[in-house]
Amino acid sequence: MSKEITSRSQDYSQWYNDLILKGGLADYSAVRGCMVIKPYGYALWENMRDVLDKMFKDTGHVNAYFPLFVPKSLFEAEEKNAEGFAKECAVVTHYRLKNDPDNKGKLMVDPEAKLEEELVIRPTSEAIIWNTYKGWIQSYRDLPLLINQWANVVRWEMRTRLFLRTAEFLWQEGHTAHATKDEAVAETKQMLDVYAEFAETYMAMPVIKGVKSANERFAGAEDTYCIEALMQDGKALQAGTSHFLGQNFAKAFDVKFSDKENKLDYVWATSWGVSTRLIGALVMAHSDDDGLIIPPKLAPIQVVIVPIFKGDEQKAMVDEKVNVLMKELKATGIKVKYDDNDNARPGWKFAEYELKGVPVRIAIGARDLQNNIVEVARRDTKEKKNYSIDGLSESIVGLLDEIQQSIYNRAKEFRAENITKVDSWDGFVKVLDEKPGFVSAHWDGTSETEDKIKEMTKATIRCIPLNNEQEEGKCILSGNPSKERVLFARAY
RNA sequence: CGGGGCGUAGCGUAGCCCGGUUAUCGCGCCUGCUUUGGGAGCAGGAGGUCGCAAGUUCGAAUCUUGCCGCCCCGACCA
Repeated sequence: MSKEITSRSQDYSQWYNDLILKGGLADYSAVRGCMVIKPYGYALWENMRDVLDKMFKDTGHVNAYFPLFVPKSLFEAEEKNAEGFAKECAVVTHYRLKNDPDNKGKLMVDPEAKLEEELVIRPTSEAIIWNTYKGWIQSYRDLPLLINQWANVVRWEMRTRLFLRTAEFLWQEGHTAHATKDEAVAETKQMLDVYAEFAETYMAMPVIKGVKSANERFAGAEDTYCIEALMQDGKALQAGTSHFLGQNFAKAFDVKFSDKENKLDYVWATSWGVSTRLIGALVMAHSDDDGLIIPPKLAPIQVVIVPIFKGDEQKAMVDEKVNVLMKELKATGIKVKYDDNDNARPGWKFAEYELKGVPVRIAIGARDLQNNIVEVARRDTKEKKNYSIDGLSESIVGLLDEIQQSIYNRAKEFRAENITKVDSWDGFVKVLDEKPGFVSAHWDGTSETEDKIKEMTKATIRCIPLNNEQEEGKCILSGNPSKERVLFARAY
């Protein structure tokens, strides 16, 4: 957290973009608003995906895949959902190009190849999935239906930001169908817990579980649950959502089932998702001015070994020892890379792996071999220590755990320092302007008040925390009675 | 779509206000030697539609007009 907190968000944008570009996670692309995820960034995503996928399967879910295209008539079936996403849909209208007779060597859209019905490129898949579920669900014996898909979606946002908001992004979306409301609500909350555990245990990023106000609710949902994280510039970031959809989609797509008493009823639904936005969250939660800091549990490279040598003879000696160490480290499951690339000098490599956020760096040279030690540098604190070569792998396993814990604690302390209770309008405005983070305040529960607050301060209600302490109070804006505090913040 | 900034070699830039030889500098790249414990040194070398188009001018990177693109801020949003 060496980056000084500043109200000038432009500095932060620059900082953030540099971290991603120099860290080798992603690149700008030829398509406006889209990005290229580079191999290192994709490896990070794969690690996240693998962990999440296992968590989904452990909770009884299976993967499937549904089409990218949604016929417009299906898309518009659930009105609120359609309305909510209409402004940001990419639409396919034609299926063929042809040579442009007036412009040699150029192609044009063939007007004869106009689709009878436009295809919406999914901004989310509820429509196509529920249209499919209709054919899969007849009886209570078909329930619950617990399906997840890993996919790309397109939301044609006006302004984009690497990882945090791109026109196309990768995500997973779970879509479940249940016989009872209680079961669906339980599923919604269960998946929220899965996300929270992933964020805290793997991303080392503390999150607040809560429920969204009506204004911030997913279009078409009865309730939207979320995990909210705090970034180092003091802005909040929604890191994952889990929606209780009620019977809205079942009704829109006519998905009914017979229960044990042979009564016909609409099924109850949930949907939940996290995206490559999590990578943006990771970057903004932990990095410093020297580059990324990737938590060991998700790092594509957990340990990098840099050899230091003069001449082939020394190189051979170092190689020999490193080969042994590599075997030991790999045997404990550590993802280790030996960078003996001759083209880059050690100092270059040190800086490079710091930019990439590799948690632990080991430097080993002839001098160390004589003393039976290596130099171990940890990325999070930049602390360097000599470790004995004997039992090195055990030491490193311990160190990786310590780093994981340490960056989590650091982020948690930062958050604790930046949740401020406020009981007056003046105080609210002052804290928002002068102090980063969440503001905990009373709210009268109305959308009107929330809208006014947003208009005046740009702050929104991030969530109403689950298991919130009940406390009598007065709304900071309207003065009307309130039973609990909610969390406000400016957000990404 | 509004406001601001920018576009000169692979990257980052100077020059532009006040037009004038062969377009500046750094990084990177190539060759050679020396180096290697925190982004190496020396020597030599290659690399340019100055975003695009039109205009003004004897002459345009520089002035004028139009267009395109990118970044940042706002509206939108995960």
